[in-house]
Amino acid sequence: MQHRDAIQRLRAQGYRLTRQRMLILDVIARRRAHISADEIHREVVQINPALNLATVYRTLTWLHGAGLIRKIDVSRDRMLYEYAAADEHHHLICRSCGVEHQIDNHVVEKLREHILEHYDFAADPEHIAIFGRCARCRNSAMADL
Amino acid sequence: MQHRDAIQRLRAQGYRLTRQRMLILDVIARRRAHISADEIHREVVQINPALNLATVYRTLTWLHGAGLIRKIDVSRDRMLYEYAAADEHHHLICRSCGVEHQIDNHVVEKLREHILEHYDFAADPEHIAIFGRCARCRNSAMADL
DNA sequence: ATCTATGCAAACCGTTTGCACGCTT
DNA sequence: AAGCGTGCAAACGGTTTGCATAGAT
Repeated sequence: MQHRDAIQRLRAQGYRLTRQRMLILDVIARRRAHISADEIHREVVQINPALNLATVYRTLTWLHGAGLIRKIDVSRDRMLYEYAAADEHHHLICRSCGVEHQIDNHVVEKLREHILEHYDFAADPEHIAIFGRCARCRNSAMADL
Repeated sequence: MQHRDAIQRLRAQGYRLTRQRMLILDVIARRRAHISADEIHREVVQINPALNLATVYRTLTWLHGAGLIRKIDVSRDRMLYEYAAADEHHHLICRSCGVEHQIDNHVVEKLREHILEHYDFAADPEHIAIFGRCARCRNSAMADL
């Protein structure tokens, strides 16, 4: 539970260590992939039924500010979050079957280098999601479109 | 006004040619860069004050389905649209000064090739927006963060 | 005791939808 | 005349916020 240490560190900075915050970070850290605020809430409520969705959002803002989690805008309809301890990576999401693959940073790093070199623009190294079609779906005759 | 021809073609397919639709497409086509639904509405209302925002949205859906405009999700808080006649390109958006540069497709094409080669995943060639910091802001001592 | 964090409910903002009417075909 | 498209207003879904209270320090 190394993330609890991180929270302890934050406490030293004047922030308060609450059950809600611990619980929420636990849920995020336990997850391997990313998770939405609503999913976090649904999980967390099983342990603390009173825990409010607004608290989830406020805690997410706080954790993100503290660098403990990453914010990912995979889709425009909901924000996703993931524990920051994992290696930096990006996502390939198949729009046919929804499967997600992780791609390591250096692939995207090449794009960033290219952009810096040719456009003198320093792209954020942020977590990005790329939509497309996985090999299985492309090979499958079933998959329409 | 070549886009009017396109609408005429659609009319042949049973769709109706209305003042609202012409007006909305005109506004989008006149714009060089992308434009939001709300901005379209604000412009269009100056000519037809009764034109409703809901109509703008419905027309945007229709135009996009017909391939006359592109939909761009630059940011999660609002969708952007742009006339489809322009060359396919992507955007670099400076998060300090907000300036936008266009980058041509082949830069992103490299990333797509890389992903296909290494991950056997066919990324959508969709319009993407990359956030970061432009040269001017990086060089400026003023710009914080 | 102090003051931050929480629960609750309402507000927000972009977008969508149901319905009756108007306008294109 | 037939029926798609529009205006209006209300609904929607994710996220944010104001306020009084609970709880960590």
